[in-house]
Formats: sequence, structure tokens, C-alpha cells
Amino acid sequence: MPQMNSAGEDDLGASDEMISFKDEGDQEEKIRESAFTERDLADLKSSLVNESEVSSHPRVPESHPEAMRRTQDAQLVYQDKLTDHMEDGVKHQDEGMYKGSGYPSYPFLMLSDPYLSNGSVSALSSKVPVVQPSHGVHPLIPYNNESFSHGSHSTHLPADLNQKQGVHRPAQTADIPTFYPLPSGGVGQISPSVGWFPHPLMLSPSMHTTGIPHPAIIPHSGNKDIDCYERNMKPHSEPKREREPKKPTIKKPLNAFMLYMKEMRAKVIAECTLKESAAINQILGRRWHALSREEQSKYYELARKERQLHMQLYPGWSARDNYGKRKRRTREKHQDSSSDPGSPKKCRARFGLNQQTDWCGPCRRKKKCIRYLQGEGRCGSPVSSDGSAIDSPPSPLNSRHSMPSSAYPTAKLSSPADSVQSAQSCSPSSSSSTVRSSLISPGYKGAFLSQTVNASENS
DNA sequence: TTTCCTTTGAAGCGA
DNA sequence: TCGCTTCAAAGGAAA
Repeated sequence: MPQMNSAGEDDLGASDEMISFKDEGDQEEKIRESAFTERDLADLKSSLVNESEVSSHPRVPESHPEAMRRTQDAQLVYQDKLTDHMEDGVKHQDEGMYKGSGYPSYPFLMLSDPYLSNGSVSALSSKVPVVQPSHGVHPLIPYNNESFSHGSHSTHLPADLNQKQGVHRPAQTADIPTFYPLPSGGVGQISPSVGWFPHPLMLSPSMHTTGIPHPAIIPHSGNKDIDCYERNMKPHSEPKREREPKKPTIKKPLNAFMLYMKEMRAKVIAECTLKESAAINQILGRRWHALSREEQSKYYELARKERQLHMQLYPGWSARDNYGKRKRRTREKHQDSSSDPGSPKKCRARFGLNQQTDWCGPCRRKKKCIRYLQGEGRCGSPVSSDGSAIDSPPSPLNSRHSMPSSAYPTAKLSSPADSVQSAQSCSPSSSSSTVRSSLISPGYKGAFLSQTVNASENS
């Protein structure tokens, strides 16, 4: 990822030294965005209060057209503002980046979502992961005023769906079909009986037509596969079974790479005829590194906006809230060798802060020490000129951590041509992923993935 | 039915 | 501050 070191030179290694949108110290932008966030969020909440007041009662009686009009106005105002905001954020994006791709998957251009083409049918009839179309429709986007003009589509969903999901849906507001749980202490003035308000990211045509909650919020059962939309629809196919209402889970906002993956996955699948997500993700990871700084920055910017919106909508939410919901064995798998008293010292401990020139590349980038790993005999792979591992086979336990991203021979660091080539091809570079996967362990799934990828490459 | 794989980035937490 | 862990998406494969 593009970044600048202290000398102003490019240092594309570690993510934590990359362009950080975390602080986004850009005061001007902060001011501009906070202007949106505070004012518009207030508008949003206000409009929702109005709406909730309306909907929690016998809605807005038709005998009160003025009240109805105000409610709708509030929604329209929010939609307009949100649209403006989003457009503002997207305006400067390179249109050519997506328009020629032929993939409707990019958030801002995902209008050919099956959700849209035929209402909500596809969402109910096909295997649609969670609440998003499988081909990468992201909620942060398609703001199509037209979509808000025909709210009746939401009626595709059975009337009892939202009750079972704990989603309160005022009949009057088909334009805002779903509601989210209020953040604790977020909007105190809204009555608990309402308890839901629309995530701006969700105000997309797809959401509009399907009435599906924003992906950031799904009933959570502890398993991602179970937590899919299809699964959530089960009560309809199994009406007899009483399902306990599950607490909606607020998902983490997607980071830049995740957004990139969502957009490009379909493309890679089409090009490479791969279906294995693991293999596809390897390719996507390489392509990500092959992206130009500008291209990546778009995704970082998009991710930043997502995080901001997420923070504003769920101020009390923490990523920690979702910890433990996926049963991963990483803790078991990641037997940190640092606990081994006989393990070699890392560069920091070995050379000290005053001799950072002797550190390996990852250590200089505040990543995991590869010398340390080599000392463990776990990866004796060569080290690039800057000390980065070139084709280090990862620990079978977790390739990510023994092979940090910064250690990859990114296109900009060590071998741009090779990396770009591999990134453009339908396989991870032979110098890393394939080899790594093959070396992980006999019979290890990674080997299968390598074969899959290699087969795809050969084809 | 559940977990794994695989990627990068963000965030949380303990030391 | 650093290092580690977990989760976010995806869907086929394996247990």
C-alpha cells in the first residue's frame, strides 16, 4: 500500500505505515464530514423519531396528511443529504475504474443487482449470502432516487418476517424498509418500542426492494453460514418452528481490501473459473498489491467513510462485541513460540532500537520478525534485499501471521513486474502463494488450493 | 452442520 | 508502544 516514510520516500511495505485513513488528519475533510455527520445524523434521527412516533402509533392516520407529509419530507431530506454526501465522496473517484469493468459489483455502480432486476425474488429464492448479493453488492452505495419512488416492492417479504427478526417496519415507510437496532444510548429519545432505524448505508435500491437489513446487522447465531439471509428466511419455510429472536449483530465495517474483494471477486471468478474463495482471495491479495496508489486510496477512502458512518450510527459499538461469535481455533493454532524460553530473540530484542538497520524488514515495519521465525526453523526462506521474506512458507498454523503482508514481495517493493504479472494472472505468484500452500503440510488444504490455483493457471 | 481456508485492514487487549 | 488476536466477505471443501 502506498505510503511515505519519514523521508518522504515511498515505502510500500507495512500496512501500519501506509496511508492511514484512520486519523485522516485532514481537518478540512473532517470538518466537512462532521458537518454531514452531525447535522445529517441528527436529521436522520429526527426523521426517524418522527417516523417512529408515527409508526409506533397507528402510523400516521391518513386523516393527518400533514403529519404524513412531514415524515416523508424528513426521509427525503435525509436521502438527499445522504446522497449528496455519498456523491461528494465518490465524485472524485475515477469513473473509469469501474465503468469499464463490466462488473456491477462495485458499490456505487451495483445497479444490476438481482435484487433490483426482479425485486426481492432472487434474495428469497436463491442462495444469497447474508444480506448481500453474492456478487458483491455493497450497501454503501447505489443511491438511486428512483428506487425510492416505488416502495411497494418491499411487500414481497412476508409480513411476519420483520417481526420474527425483530425488525420493525412501519407500513407507511416503504421507502425506508428496514430498521436497525439503536445503539445503546445512541438515540435516547427514540422509544424502545421502535428500537430500529435505518442505516444510511442500507438505503440502497437493493435494500429498498428487499427489505433486508443492512449487512452490518444480522441476527447472529454464531455461524456465518447460518447467519445468512436464506437461513433467516427459514421461519417461512418452517413456520411451525418457534425460533428465538436472535440478537442482531452489528458487523464490522468492511476495510479497504474487503471492499476491493467484494468488487473484484466476480471478475476473478469469471476470469479464472475458480470458485474456491481461498484461491480467489489469494489472487485478489496479489492484485491488491498491484493496484496503484490512487486505486487503492479509493478503497481506503471508501472504507474510511464506512467506518465513519458506522461509528456515527453505532457509537457504542465495538469490534469486541463480535468477538467469540465465530468459533475459531486460532488461539489453539497460534502457539506463540514467544512463550518458548529457548526461542530466538526478535530483532528488536536482539539489536535494540539503536540498531534498527540490522533489523529485518518486517521488524522495521513493526511486523513479525522473520529472523525470529527462521530461528524457529519454521521458515528458512530467503529474504529479500530489505529483509522481507520472499517465499516463506507460512506456519501451517496461520500463514498470515508468519507471513505478514508487508513481507510479501509487493509489486512496489521487490519485484514489481513479477508481482504485477502474477497479480494479473489467475494465480497467486508461484514464488509465494503456490509454494507456500504446497509446503504447508502434506494433505493440508492449502495444497489443494495450490493445485486448484495451478490448474487454473495452466488452463 | 460446522469449520477451515485465504486474503488485508481495523480494532481491541494484554504486556 | 508493541505484538498478538479476532473479525469482516466469500463459497467450496473437508471434517
